[in-house]
Amino acid sequence: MSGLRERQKADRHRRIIDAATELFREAGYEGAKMEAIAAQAEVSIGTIYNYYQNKGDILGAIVSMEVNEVLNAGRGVVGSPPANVGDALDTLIGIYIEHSLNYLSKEMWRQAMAISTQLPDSPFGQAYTALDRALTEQIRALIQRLQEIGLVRADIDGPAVGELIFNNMNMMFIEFVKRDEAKIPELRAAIRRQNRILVWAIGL
Amino acid sequence: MSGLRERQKADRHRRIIDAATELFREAGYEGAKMEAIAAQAEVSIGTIYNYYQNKGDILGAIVSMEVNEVLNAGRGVVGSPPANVGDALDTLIGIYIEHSLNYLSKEMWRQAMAISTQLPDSPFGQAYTALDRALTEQIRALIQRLQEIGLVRADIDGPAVGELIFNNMNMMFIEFVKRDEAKIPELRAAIRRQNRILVWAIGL
DNA sequence: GAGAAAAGTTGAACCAATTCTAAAATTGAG
DNA sequence: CTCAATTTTAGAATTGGTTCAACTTTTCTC
Repeated sequence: MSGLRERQKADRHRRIIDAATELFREAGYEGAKMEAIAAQAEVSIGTIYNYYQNKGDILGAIVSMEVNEVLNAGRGVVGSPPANVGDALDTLIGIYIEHSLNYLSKEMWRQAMAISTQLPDSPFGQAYTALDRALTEQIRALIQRLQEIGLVRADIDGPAVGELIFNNMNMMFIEFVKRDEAKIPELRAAIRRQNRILVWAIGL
Repeated sequence: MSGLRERQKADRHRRIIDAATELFREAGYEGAKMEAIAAQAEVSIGTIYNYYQNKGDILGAIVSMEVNEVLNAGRGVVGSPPANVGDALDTLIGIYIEHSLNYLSKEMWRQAMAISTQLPDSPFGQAYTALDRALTEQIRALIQRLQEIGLVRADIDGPAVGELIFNNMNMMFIEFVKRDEAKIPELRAAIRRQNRILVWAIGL
């Protein structure tokens, strides 16, 4: 293993992702022509299609990195959550939202979301659904943790509440990336307001 | 007014929409080539672009009809809602969901949603956002009505709860159209389960 | 280390949406 | 009725993502 070919392969993967990331941010997803990505990555167009099924999958690879980082950051909160329900939720959601524009511009998010609904069975479509599910699971895990600690009533339907919170947050995030002028603090405040009723209902 | 030209214009609009609706359902959005739509509508490609900015806007016109019908149907429920909170919500949401596949196949919904996130500033993108807002308003109106009747506590944040319920339903609907094998009864049951906690929290 | 097989690369050709252009049809004014 | 303005039409040209058949490079075998 790890012969020349392996190394070249890994190197080309990296070059393509790097080139695409830069061009997507500079020129936007549509503005970044495959030809330009190929040129920047010093690779032919055909080669890109050997590594990714289509343009969307390149974006998909970038999105996956971003979301996995977010999931990782979230683990800390689930492990030792703030000592009241509202803050715990707000902290986890805050991590998701604050990290979200690290690598991806709003325009890239829009494209990624669009592709994932347009082609739910493509590699990226499936990966995106899996990432959504992972985020939902993390919120559910937080709620379960809060139940164990005794901050959340044991008799509520934790999984359903977790979905409810994730779905609402996700939809709010979609609206957020659709409007370039929307700001993160307003988004967080709106979600906090929506969650308030739930926090009140499930807290002890 | 209403000269030959006016009538021809209206007629062409209708022919284009009819042709597109049929072909979108038969061949899918991507499968329906502009050439085929033009031929079926007995119109040239150039003419279609004279009436709609792009292929997505044709789909947009169809979606608008569907959602407006749904909004209309919803008015009845808001006007005289069932006599308990859970049923009231379930009835309104049921109307939305049951009507949703009247004209539009799941594939058409996927495309419509994708386009609306991809191009939020296009005519269709803005129209779609407005439709979402109208649906949110209708749910809020229902909650307000229930507050007036005395079925929902007067001291809860009605608008926030309305958004929460709409956003969750919408996200569930998005997941529903992404999976061809997903069934309406399961969707409704899942949403009912998620709403249960809210119904319990806001009811008297 | 030579030759064959396997794996990967290349870019020209293809396809469908969109744009553009010039000709034809329709209308309203005089 | 006739002419100028406006709209519609047809279809050729453009564009950019994707495919594919021929070529290279790497690896394996002896």
